[in-house]
Amino acid sequence: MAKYEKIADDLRTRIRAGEWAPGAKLPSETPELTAHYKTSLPTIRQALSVLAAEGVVDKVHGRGNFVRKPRTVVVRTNERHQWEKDRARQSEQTRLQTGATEHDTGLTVSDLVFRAEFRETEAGEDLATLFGVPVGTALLERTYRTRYQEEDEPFNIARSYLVHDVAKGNADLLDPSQEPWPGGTQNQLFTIGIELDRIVERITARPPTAEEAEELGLKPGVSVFVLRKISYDTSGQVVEVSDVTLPGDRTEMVFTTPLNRW
Amino acid sequence: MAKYEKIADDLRTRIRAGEWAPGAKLPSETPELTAHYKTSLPTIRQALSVLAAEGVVDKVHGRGNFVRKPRTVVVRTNERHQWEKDRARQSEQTRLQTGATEHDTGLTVSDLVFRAEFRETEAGEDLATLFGVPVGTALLERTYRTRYQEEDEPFNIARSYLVHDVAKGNADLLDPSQEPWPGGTQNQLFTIGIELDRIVERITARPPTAEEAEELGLKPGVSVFVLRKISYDTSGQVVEVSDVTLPGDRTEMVFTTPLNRW
DNA sequence: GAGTGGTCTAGACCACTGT
DNA sequence: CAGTGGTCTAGACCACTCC
Repeated sequence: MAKYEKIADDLRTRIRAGEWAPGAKLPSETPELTAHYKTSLPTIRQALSVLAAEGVVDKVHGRGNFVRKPRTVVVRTNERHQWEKDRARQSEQTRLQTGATEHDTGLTVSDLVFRAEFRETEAGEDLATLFGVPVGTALLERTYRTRYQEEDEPFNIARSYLVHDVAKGNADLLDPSQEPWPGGTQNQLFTIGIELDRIVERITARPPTAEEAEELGLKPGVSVFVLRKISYDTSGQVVEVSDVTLPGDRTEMVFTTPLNRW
Repeated sequence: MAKYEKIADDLRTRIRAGEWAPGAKLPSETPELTAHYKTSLPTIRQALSVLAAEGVVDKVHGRGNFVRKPRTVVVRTNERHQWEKDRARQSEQTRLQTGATEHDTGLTVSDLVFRAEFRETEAGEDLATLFGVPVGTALLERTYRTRYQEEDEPFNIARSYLVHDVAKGNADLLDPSQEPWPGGTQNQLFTIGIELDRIVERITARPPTAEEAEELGLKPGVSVFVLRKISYDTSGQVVEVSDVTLPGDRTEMVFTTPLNRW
């Protein structure tokens, strides 16, 4: 076993044993750790980079290395979909009160900041197949970023696609200044006569790309969930496709599967 | 921007542009890349380590650096639960044919190898609360590893917990040599008079711990799904808790949420 | 044995943070 | 300004893969 691995193992063990509390500063790379482990600086740094990649340690330039604190997580359930459907036909007053994200997180609307960007695009192979339309069909692409009021970086990025010809059934749907829309996508679809039958979510997990790390403000040692949500109407037609990126260190997803009785 | 970041960006762009196909070998660190970017070896290696952490590049000792190929993924659906419930009361002959993993993956039983380890343990705070039993209650802990016949490392590790007093209602349930059990856990519960009402899965994503990377044979730049599956019987009681670790680069999870009609 | 990546050293200099 | 981490160099030697 390499020296840097031994050092990483030793530090990991000591951290787990509670020698340093979460948030506490580790000894400095130079001169403390190099002296303690009787080795050169690059070797110490290599050991620490292993722990940073595991999410055990936060490296902070100019301040030191710290034991990473667990992040407060945002729970995202699949019950939000039925909940949103039930609200879709309610009065605007009711719909205004809470959105699906607030429903999941228990936060109030004022804690969160949304930003929406709309543009028209053409269906590629992938989306054309899903929607069952020819490649090149006009789509409405809507990008949403949600963040906490007191933070700089969004904690989720969602890109939603609708067939443009369908969406234009209600001119307000093409207008980003109408966002955030009270009642969410299911109410929007309701205004153009669409009822959802089911929602399918496909989830993968991987390290963020350079762009995602940048945009979500992710440190090394954080994974992302990549979620594709596909909404089907009551005729089995795909009516909305949404790609959502969520930081793994602050998201917990909960799926409840009810079973038929014997 | 640091020199190694520029090099990483440049290589990432060239890889995305298809300059090297998936699986192709990149130029050697020395002397090719050091000469091309007119820099020292450690700087080149730092750039490559960034790409390895993103999962873009595979570093292979003694052979070279390669463009990482997408892994063939194993799909895991939540429909497996209803499927397994429907089978739980079928004849052994029927149950023998296929298990839930084969149902999801489309593989046959003979492609997969299972290993089961059983032991008795005591409920900690966490599990005691879930099961609604006192801390220290005897639990049956069952660890399962599933792997492809032709591979060395398992692609999933599952640790299942049952209350020992409940499980001993059928002595066969305490015997690891009965595994793999035709019809899975839901049939096992059926033999002791338990019917499931719903299954709740809580999912997080993060980089693997050192132990997980070791046990699942994960390369740097792979995330894991950590899934806690909680099974409730028809009286609302928790009857099984299962913690599953799945490699993010070869697992896709699919959850279908049916919605009630208006 | 040739080619290639992995580890490690010793030290210089830069950049960021807080007093 | 002192303390601390970030980048980079030049080179030595080891370990793995494949012919």
